[in-house]
Amino acid sequence: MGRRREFEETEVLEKVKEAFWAHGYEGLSYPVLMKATGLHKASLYAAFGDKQDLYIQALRAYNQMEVSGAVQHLSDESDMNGVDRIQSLLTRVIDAVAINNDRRGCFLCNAAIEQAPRNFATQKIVTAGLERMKLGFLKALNDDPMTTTLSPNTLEPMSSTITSVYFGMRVMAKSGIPISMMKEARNGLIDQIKAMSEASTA
Amino acid sequence: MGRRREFEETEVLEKVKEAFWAHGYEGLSYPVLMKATGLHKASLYAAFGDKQDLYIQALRAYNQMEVSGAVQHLSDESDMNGVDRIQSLLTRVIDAVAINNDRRGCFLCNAAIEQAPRNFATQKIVTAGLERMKLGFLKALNDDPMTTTLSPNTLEPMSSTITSVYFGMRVMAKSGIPISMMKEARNGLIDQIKAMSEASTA
DNA sequence: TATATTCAAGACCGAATGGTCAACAATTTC
DNA sequence: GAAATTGTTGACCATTCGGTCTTGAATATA
Repeated sequence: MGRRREFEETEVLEKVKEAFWAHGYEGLSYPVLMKATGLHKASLYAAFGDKQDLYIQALRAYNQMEVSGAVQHLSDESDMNGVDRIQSLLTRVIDAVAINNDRRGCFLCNAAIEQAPRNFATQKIVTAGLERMKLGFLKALNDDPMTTTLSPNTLEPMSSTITSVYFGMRVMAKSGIPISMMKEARNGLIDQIKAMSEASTA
Repeated sequence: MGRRREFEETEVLEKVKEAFWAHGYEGLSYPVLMKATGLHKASLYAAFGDKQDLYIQALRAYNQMEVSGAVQHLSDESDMNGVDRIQSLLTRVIDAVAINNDRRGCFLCNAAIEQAPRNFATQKIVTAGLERMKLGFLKALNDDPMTTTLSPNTLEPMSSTITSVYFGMRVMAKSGIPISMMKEARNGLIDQIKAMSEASTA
């Protein structure tokens, strides 16, 4: 039945994801995209559709890889307590900048600002990702012996606040702010969570 | 000495600011920009330089208008206590979406993601704006009788955390997330601040 | 091996991009 | 009022954009 593809869709999509993540939607042109994937744009078009389609699929790949990874980290009870998992996730974000000088930030967050307001499919993926992150934080809080005693009326807003801090730190990462401020944001949040649980036990 | 300008620089820059704020850097083309300002692009070029220069000046205008406004709100001791000022600032952000359906977010935040990584002048303005916001929050905390008793070692990280929540909420605003999550993020933060001060007095 | 079918990619497309320029209009100064 | 100087703007520029198409290579099936 004719010639076979010389590439694997998932592998290429991975590279596309990296490219959009680093350059944004409008910032990524086909010449760059072709170099990143090693494919001709006509091949990309045949396999994935137009640039918008490609972006959506890349964002979905990010959602499945990175966001799921973060949520999984927050849910993994084997090593750390819930709050410690939250802390270590934020530390990951800081280290991405501090150690690897990775200022790509969060693809979801970038998409929220660049594309969500003018593309409904993007908006849906982004809001779903945000929601998943929040549920991840909530799960971590529910798991931790320190915070599990707090009422749902407390934990629910708390998980939203943590989500907000998380995305705020992702913005900071791109802004070029000193690392110290990101560390402060993390430490302040953790202290506040601890204060909340102490206040309830008192 | 020849003909005079038919426009006021500051007025035009105001309109340019609105346009970049709403459309982003790459998303704003000269045709749109000309319509928004009522000026020909050659006139814009003569008065402000190229598109990059124009963007920088628009961002500076935002910094002077909006960011200063927010900082001033945080510093104004006449009506509310510091923490209440923080709360009302966050409420403003929520209302911009909830009431006016304003999903432009924060120009500073948009610039952080769109332009800061690839334009040093932008990066400087953005980081300076973030820093100013943080100092505004810190001032509000220092003013409030409830939180002023906390040590600087507590208030410093706390103000960074608040800044992070603030920018996180700005991302949420653009993402199209339900308003309820933004309100939760605000309420959770305020509760946490209160818990911190209660914990210290105990 | 012949044929059908799919893939790959250079060449090409119209449209839009940011930026420039030349001609004209408006006002100042002398 | 004349001359000099500046602002305005339609026309123009090369470049790049996303997207398409045609040609030839590759490989399946028969």
